[in-house]
Amino acid sequence: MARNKQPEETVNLILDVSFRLFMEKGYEHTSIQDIIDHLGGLSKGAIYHHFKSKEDILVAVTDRMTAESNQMLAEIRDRADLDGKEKLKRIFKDSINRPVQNDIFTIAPDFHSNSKLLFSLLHDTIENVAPNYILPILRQGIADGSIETDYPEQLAELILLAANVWMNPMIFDSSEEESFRKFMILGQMLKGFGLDIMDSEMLERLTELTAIYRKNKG
Amino acid sequence: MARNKQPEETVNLILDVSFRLFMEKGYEHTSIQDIIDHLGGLSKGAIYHHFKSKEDILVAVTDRMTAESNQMLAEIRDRADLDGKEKLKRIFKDSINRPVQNDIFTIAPDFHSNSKLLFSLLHDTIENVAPNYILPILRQGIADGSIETDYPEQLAELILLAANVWMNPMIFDSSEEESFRKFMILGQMLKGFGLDIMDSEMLERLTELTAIYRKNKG
DNA sequence: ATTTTAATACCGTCTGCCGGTATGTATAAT
DNA sequence: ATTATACATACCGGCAGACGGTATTAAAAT
Repeated sequence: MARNKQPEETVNLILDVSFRLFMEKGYEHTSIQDIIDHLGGLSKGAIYHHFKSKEDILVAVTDRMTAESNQMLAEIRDRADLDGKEKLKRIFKDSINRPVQNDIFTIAPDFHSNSKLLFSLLHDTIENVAPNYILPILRQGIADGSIETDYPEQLAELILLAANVWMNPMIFDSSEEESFRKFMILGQMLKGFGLDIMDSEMLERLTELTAIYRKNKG
Repeated sequence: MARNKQPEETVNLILDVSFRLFMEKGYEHTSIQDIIDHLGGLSKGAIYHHFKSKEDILVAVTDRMTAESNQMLAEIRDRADLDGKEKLKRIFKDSINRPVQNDIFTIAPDFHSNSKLLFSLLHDTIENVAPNYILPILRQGIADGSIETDYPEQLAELILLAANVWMNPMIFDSSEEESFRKFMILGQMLKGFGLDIMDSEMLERLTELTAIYRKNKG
């Protein structure tokens, strides 16, 4: 294939194709050759020019996946017009309403054959999202009196684990009914920490999402 | 190697060796040849006679890992002398005190290079342990009045996720201090669900375990 | 008790694929 | 014109698994 004046386009093409294949077949079951075959003429040399290993592609793919979400988190975190508790509530609402969620759900990725991708996301949640986005908000909440806890670092982790991992229908299958119940338990848990931030609007959107995902899977 | 009259011994040998190697080097970085080299004369044919794939060995290994733990859970679940809340407390205590824990920690398995094993355990926790062991206890607790919740299935999952996964230093690195704080948050969460079952004895043992694990990790 | 039959335990080689590398070549940038 | 970059191509060692074969045991038949 002819050399591209904007090599970024080639990088993006590789990432697009890889993302799709990783989602459809799982990282481990996607070979470099598979990726090449969907690249429209590009060769192995192109891939290994832009990425140093297959794992490196995975990292880039997950980074791109989380980038948009992190952007949203940063914006809310840095707002000056909300107290800690309100920010948390906003985050829950926005996470659920992000349109990209629909796109991902449409692909209906199979995390069960994708342990590496899952683990990579899990790790990012604990090592990056919790300390850099949720923790500052909890700290603010402690300072402004809207949140009360002695161990905000750990609370941040636990909340994310429950909300982002446990409630994620891509990771753990859930019927609408089960999603609803998880939501109730999560709400109860948050209330136990003084965080009364769930409302019925969120619940509605959540069950809707679960339905979409299940339809696409079926 | 000579044919074994008790083929079970051969199977166990393969599982012993595989378990050790999976823990030391990770599943993905352990080759069939590695396993053969530690089998003391047995060959590739032997392995593929008893197991249909490398993944099949992994499943058998994890089954054996969880079998002992499940045995303990079943015994406590079926006791007639404890109410629901007391059973839960017993489970926490015993999980932490199981001597096998020390052994596993001594090997210091690296789950970071072992996403497949981790995911397999995660799945087992939600699909097997939660519904078959914790749920019946919660139900009993609801019946005898020692536990109160409308959604015991989901509560079982959430408790296990927090206690077995999040608190597991093999999965998420924790300093002694962090372990302590996780323990406090977990205790607070359980209290929020009316489950006041943590005590200082458990905390001591937990920090001890974390120290052992960290020492072995170097 | 001996032979026959069949099932099982195990051996060792071979194959195709896979991730990764080395090297070559054409084109864009300077 | 020179250099740096974007690719292409040929190749490598290692890998999981398949497979044909052999030796041992157990069961059935004689």
